[in-house]
Amino acid sequence: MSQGKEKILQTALQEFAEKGYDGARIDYISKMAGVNKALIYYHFKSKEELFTAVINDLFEKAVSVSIEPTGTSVRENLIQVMEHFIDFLHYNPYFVKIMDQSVAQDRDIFHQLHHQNFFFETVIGMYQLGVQTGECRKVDHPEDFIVSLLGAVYFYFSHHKAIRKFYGNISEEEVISIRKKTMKDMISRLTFL
Amino acid sequence: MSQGKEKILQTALQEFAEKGYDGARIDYISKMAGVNKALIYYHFKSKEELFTAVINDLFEKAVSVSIEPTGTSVRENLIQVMEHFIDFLHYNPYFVKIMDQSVAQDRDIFHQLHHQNFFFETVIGMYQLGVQTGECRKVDHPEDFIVSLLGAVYFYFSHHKAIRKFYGNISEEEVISIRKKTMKDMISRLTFL
DNA sequence: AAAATTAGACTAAATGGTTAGTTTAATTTT
DNA sequence: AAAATTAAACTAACCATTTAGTCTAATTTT
Repeated sequence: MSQGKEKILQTALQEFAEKGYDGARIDYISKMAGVNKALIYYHFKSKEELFTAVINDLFEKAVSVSIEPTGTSVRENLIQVMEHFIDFLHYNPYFVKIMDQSVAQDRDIFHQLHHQNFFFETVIGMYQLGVQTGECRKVDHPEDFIVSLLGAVYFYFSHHKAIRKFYGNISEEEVISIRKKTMKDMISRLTFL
Repeated sequence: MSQGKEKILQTALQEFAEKGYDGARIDYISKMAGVNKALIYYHFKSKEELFTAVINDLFEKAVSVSIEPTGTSVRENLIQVMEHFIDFLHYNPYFVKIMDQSVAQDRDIFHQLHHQNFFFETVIGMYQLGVQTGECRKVDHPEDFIVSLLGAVYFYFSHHKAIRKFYGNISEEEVISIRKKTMKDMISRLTFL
């Protein structure tokens, strides 16, 4: 990939994440990327196509953060997945922002949905396995249980600006560590028989 | 309030919720509201002011859903608050959408933040009271615990479109009832000593 | 090896549609 | 009478997209 194209994608990710599709400006992207506006249209045939390219690029990287837990029990695996999820959201703020923008505006990002579904289904399946083996407490609606847990993780990141103040003046790393501990604790308590 | 103004606010809420600030079109609002565009500028001096008015209007209604729990224990009160929160989000989909749009785009809605903070602080305080009276389990970071619970509630609504499929072909009322049960269960298990 | 050609990366400037916001004068509602 | 509302034309700015061309390094032809 040419240097210009790479820079464009990188800058466009930022712009789309911060301003949303409608708020994003091609002019601004070209200026920030230090390339001519026409170069964007040389590489991508429209704003929409640029957006799609940005998303695909982003999810390609996201997929590489695989969910192959290595624990010796379902409970441990669930905890591991949540911790990975927390780390991923922590290190990829643009991911969260793009997701928020897309969700808010019903933009269907086929790729996103595909991977998203896979992720949800995997985690739900993981828990159901634990119930089958008798390791985890049986719940009436595993899907609702997992949605709740994932929501508990996600919310902090998506509403970061509004929520952060409640944690006081500590470093972000400390908050992340607290978040992990809380989630671990919750999962333990909620899955034991 | 004049009938036209009311209709404008109502229609603008929909438009802003669905399209976001940048995506929303004044022409479209006037057309949908069945009023002349000039009337919008007669009542509001700019798009920005219209948006602010919409938000204020929305939060005024939101506040009226007070959080004055009537249970006989902190645990019961927490459960009640969460159930009210679930109902509120269920019956006010535009609220969720506007919040999502605003969060995604760092639009500072002073009023929103004010009420939001109050809500968070109230619930956190509620739990801390339970710890003090020895009724609830002591946790290292009550704020993180409450954020997790609120996130668990909120997520379903904000990501409704992506998540709903995992619940199968049941009515929305049934899902809401399942959600309430799951949250009640979670709160019970997590707060007991 | 020199000359001709190509292909890809890139640019400056124009085009044209869209959209927030205005204006004015008239009409209707309270 | 005052407040609310309409109609329709207008403008100024913004912004996605196009056009027509340059530059450069590699490849092919002579």
